[in-house]
Amino acid sequence: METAGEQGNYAHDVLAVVLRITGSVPSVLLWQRAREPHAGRWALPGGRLGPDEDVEASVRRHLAEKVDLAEVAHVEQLGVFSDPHRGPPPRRVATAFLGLVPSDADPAVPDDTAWHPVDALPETAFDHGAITRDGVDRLRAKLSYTNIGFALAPDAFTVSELRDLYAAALGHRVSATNLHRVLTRRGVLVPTGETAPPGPSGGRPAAMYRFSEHELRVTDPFATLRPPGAAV
Amino acid sequence: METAGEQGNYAHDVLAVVLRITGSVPSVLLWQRAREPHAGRWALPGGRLGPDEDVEASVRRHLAEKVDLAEVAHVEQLGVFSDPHRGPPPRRVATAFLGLVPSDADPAVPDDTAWHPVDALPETAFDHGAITRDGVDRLRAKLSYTNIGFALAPDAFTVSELRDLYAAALGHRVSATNLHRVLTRRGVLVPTGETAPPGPSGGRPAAMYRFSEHELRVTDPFATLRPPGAAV
DNA sequence: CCATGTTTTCGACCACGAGGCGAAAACCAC
DNA sequence: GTGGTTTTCGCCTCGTGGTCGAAAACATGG
Repeated sequence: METAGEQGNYAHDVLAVVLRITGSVPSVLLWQRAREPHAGRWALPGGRLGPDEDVEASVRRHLAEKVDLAEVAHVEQLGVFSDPHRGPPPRRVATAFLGLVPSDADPAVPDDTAWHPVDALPETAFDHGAITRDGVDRLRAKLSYTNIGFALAPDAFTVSELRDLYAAALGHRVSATNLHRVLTRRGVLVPTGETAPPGPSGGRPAAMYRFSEHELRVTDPFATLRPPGAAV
Repeated sequence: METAGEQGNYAHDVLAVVLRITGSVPSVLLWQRAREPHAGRWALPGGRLGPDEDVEASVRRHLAEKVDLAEVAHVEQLGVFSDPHRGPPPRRVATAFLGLVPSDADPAVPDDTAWHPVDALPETAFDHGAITRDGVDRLRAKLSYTNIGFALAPDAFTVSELRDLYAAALGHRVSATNLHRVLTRRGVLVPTGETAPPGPSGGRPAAMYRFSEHELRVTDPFATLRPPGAAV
């Protein structure tokens, strides 16, 4: 009853919600299907899980066919989508990932592939629209209590630029004062010493910053109910 | 290249890390394998994903073979485990879930199944030890910023009893004063009006409480970087 | 019945993180 | 220099949570 290639085996796909913010607009990377099913609709990058890779390696491999992997600054698992009717037969199970590309990167993409603002998605294939919304929600939540902004921002940036990135991703205005204070107090933001020249209308030159780490880190004190005597 | 039953299809399993706290000790539900591979080792409940169910329905179905599903107060997805060498061939991909059973429930279990303290796991099958640790970590994290305690506690309880549950799950002492204030201020704890009789050595009778909701809810203000003018 | 011990509950205090606001700093253009 | 612009920083307030100790409400023993 455990022989391969029999009832109870399913194709396993990996999918990536790759997000990027340009000009205060968050966009997702989609490609347009040429063949049925759902020809003409837009789908998330991804593909079949291979025999010698885990799902994360697989999603990176498939992603490399659409964008330069070096431009994807962060990848994390979103979850499994397994509704038996999420697509036409034969049944497919998919593991979805979230990928983030810094705003200054502009990777070349194939002809069938393009960035689409997440607030104005085209007609999407299968359940890829819902998966995209899950990815956006995940990003929004993690901006608050992790340093995940490193994956959206250029290597060096001003507080105002970072404020615009956060505001676009969160969907509401963000105070530069507060953002600067919160992130520096957490130690995730460090000044480079450089300053950016002011715009054409003048203004004080902005100090440049960079993220102290480029690995995801959770802000500890988001955990309330700490052990006694914990030095916060 | 998309024909069924071919290279690229894998058996998909669902697994459940079912946790329960009794006598200040968190335990996980495991069953002892009778057959190879890994005969004699202890495994998480679960089984094959069926053709007409999604992974959550599947894990509930398989769980029903080990415990009374009515006793499982909460189920959520943990993630996908897909290392090609996580078990002997043929390859299997698994979606893991976290399940929680209230401390006053004592569901009947089959002969091959038993609760094991998570701090003293027996020899586990495949990667089930690591998955169990992931489940425990998830519970610990969510205790802080959600009302997930509803799934660990009896329907009505005193603050001291709840304190002991939290302390056991978190692995450190918890102040009853603080726990009471935090949870009531969040509105997740409401008094029933009843009081529990004091113990044999006397003491003020404790007020009984219950969780206001039995659905998972995230505590809003754990999200820092709020929108401007947000009434917290 | 009163003194003592035990457990729960509640208020007071403090520290800290974060939002709001306005002043000061540092630039441009005229 | 003067006015306009943008950034930065200090100060204030508020809410949350940790700590502590007193008060409440019971039991037991003399």
